[in-house]
Amino acid sequence: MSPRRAHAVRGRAGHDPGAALREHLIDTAEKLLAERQVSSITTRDIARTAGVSDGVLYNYFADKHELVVAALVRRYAVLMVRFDTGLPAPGTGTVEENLTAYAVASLDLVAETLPVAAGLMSEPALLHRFIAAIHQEPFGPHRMRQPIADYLAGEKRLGRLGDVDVDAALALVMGPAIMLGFTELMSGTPRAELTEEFHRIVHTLLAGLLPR
Amino acid sequence: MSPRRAHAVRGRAGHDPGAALREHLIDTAEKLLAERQVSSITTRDIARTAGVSDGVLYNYFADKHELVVAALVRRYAVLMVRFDTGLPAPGTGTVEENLTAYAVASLDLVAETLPVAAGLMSEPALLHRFIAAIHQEPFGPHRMRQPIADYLAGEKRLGRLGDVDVDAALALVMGPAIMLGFTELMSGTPRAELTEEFHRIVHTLLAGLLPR
Amino acid sequence: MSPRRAHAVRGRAGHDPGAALREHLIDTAEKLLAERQVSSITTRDIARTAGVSDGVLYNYFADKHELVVAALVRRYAVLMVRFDTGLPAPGTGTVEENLTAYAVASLDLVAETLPVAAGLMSEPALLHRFIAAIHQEPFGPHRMRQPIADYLAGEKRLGRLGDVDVDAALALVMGPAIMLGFTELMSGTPRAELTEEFHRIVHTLLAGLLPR
Amino acid sequence: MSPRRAHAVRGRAGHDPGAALREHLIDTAEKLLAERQVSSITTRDIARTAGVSDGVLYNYFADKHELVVAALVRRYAVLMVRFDTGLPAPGTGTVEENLTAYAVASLDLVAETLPVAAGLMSEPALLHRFIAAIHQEPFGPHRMRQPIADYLAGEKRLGRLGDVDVDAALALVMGPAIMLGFTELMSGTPRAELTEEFHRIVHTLLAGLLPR
DNA sequence: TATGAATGAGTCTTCATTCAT
DNA sequence: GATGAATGAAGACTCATTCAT
Repeated sequence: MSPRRAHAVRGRAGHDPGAALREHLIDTAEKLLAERQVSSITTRDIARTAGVSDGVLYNYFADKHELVVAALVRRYAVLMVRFDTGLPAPGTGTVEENLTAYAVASLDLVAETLPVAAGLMSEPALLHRFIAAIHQEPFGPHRMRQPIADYLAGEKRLGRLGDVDVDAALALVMGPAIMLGFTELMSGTPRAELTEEFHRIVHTLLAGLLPR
Repeated sequence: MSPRRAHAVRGRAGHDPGAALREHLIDTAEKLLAERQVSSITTRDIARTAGVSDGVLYNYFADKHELVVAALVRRYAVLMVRFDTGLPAPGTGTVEENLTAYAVASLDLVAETLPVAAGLMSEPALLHRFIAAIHQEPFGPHRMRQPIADYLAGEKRLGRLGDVDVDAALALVMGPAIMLGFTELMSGTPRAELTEEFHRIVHTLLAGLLPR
Repeated sequence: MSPRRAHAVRGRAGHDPGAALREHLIDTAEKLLAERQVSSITTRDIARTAGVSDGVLYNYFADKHELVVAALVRRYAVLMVRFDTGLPAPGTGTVEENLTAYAVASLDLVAETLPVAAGLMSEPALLHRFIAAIHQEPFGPHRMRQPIADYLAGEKRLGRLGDVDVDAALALVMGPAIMLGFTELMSGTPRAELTEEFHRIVHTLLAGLLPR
Repeated sequence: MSPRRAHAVRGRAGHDPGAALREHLIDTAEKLLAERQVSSITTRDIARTAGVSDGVLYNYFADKHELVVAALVRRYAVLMVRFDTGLPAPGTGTVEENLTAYAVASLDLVAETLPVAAGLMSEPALLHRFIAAIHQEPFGPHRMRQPIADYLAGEKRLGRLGDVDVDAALALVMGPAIMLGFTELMSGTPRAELTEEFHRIVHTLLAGLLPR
């Protein structure tokens, strides 16, 4: 009655057997994405790694890009959830510690996001499809900004921050994280050292550059 | 009887005729690099644009990567020179205007650098070679940091800035520039709007986030 | 100085060595066209048969279709020249013998043209390109009609034919040839038998169907 | 308990339930054949259009060709029936009008048959199977000739035609129809224009080409 | 040394056919 | 018998690299 299932997903749990391989393919692509550059991943790689035949992917996706974008979106979603998990709320601890935590979380995110984002830029067609896909989902690029913006606004309301421009402050917290993410990526600076640096950056930001 | 010179470099001055073609190839690759993604540039594109034959490049470079890296290095050097040309010296104008100028210059640099850097990241082999090459030359990545660091140290000495951690301050100036450079690239925000934003960012940075 | 030549065309005469392989490829494609259906010919077949590598064809033709069209055009040109070679002139021999000769020549042409034309119809894209190509060359589809039309007009002027509608008469000579060409193709009727049939057809046509 | 029937043929009358699906598949293939080139029709197209699963066809046919040939035969049969419906009988109207009617009917037939025939020629294996199949059925290619031959013989008996060779006359009526069918197909000449041409052709044929 | 044609591995994609359910 | 997902052998085309001239 039902058609056979691919070897690779035999015994895999799931009420919707039809979608099992689809998921398996996305999982596989996502895994490869974590290991190497988008542009270096071939449909054959995905099939081989997934343990299925070359052609199956076209049973679930219109073309290679569609599969890759699905994997990209999933990866992005996972990272987003991880990003704002465990971030401190306004009014707790000290502002300095908290902002450092936000910056470190941003760095983590950037470190994992950047290689993929970079790879994406080399493939305009893929990039456009990804952006379109991500705007449909409930997480656009502001998904990443919102938690920090909310935190900053909260502390401002509580009086633990001055009457600052929240957008500007946000750029001052995330900007350095992106910059150091780049540094880490290109030169291999160890993470611990970077975290240390964030303390000094946040400290400097809070006090401002002007002489007292 | 000296060996034949390629059409494209006939009449080109230079004591070492062989090197003339080498330079010409690098120039050409650099030009193409400014126009499109690294990954989309073929050896044939370079040869055709340079007006030489497909095969010559292998007389001067071990492979395509070596030529591309040479072009990348040159491009990087040019951008670096442009970057610190016309930047304000410590003690002139106002600190706020000056830092905004530094941030805008960083943005310009980032805007031109990022696409190439992104393309580079898609090709790990290329990236590694580029990093190795750039560390040999007199300009490492600190080539970009030095002018800002110098400016900040200068103003500090003059007392127009507080007793700040220069490295941290530097990250707070360049970080947002990199971040907005990304934004511009991915979403196409107009430059004017971004410049305006820098004013608010620098203003916020100077005053600090803490309540007075 | 000159680049190497493909193994397959070594020692082949020709002042323009660059075009040698191009010609060789067209020749090969033409040969294959004579043996089997257009649609069954792959780029690999052509390369293998030509004794060259898979990719060369793209050094001379934009794509597979361009090569196939070139072969088609050449084949068509050859057949056209053969067609009107040795056809009788108005006023010579008898009209009946002459028209039979024209009809037989048409049959020959049709027999060699039809399979290709049929194959072409299955590939609209190819067909359009072929038609476009053939209209540029000095032989459109009327290349085939003109000799017969001229002959008919000539005999009419000489008074050996009545005051007939030349276009209609032309259809009455070529139409049966096409029809019998079809028959031959689909059922394998021997040529000799068909030739015999033409005599009866032409005789009938000259006399007309009406009772005297 | 009888085996399950495909969704698409539920409720379809028929004593042999198994054969119902077989018929349904042939019908579907026939419909697709009327719409596009044989070579462009995939087994999936047929299955989807038929509303059944991809694999069933192999329960009723050895392979795709067998199904297609069955559809081809059926289509051929339908066209044959339509062809000799409404054709004038000997002795009615005028011979000229009648022969024009026969020629126009032939043209219609050719116009619908030719694309399929052409497609068939591109696939020799298919063609051979089709010819074999059609010779088994009560309609060989003479199915198409018979009505015209009968008409001509009838008029001849009535004295409205001379003592002509019926086979030859037949070729002179059908030949031009085939030729113009080709023309229509390849160059898109409007049907009306062609019909007009048939009048002239038949007129010329009746009178003969010789001077009176 | 310069030329540029030749090479051929590798890319994405299609589709007839099989077969576990 | 019916299902439809899985299979895998093609197919057209690209491009870094080689090498006879």
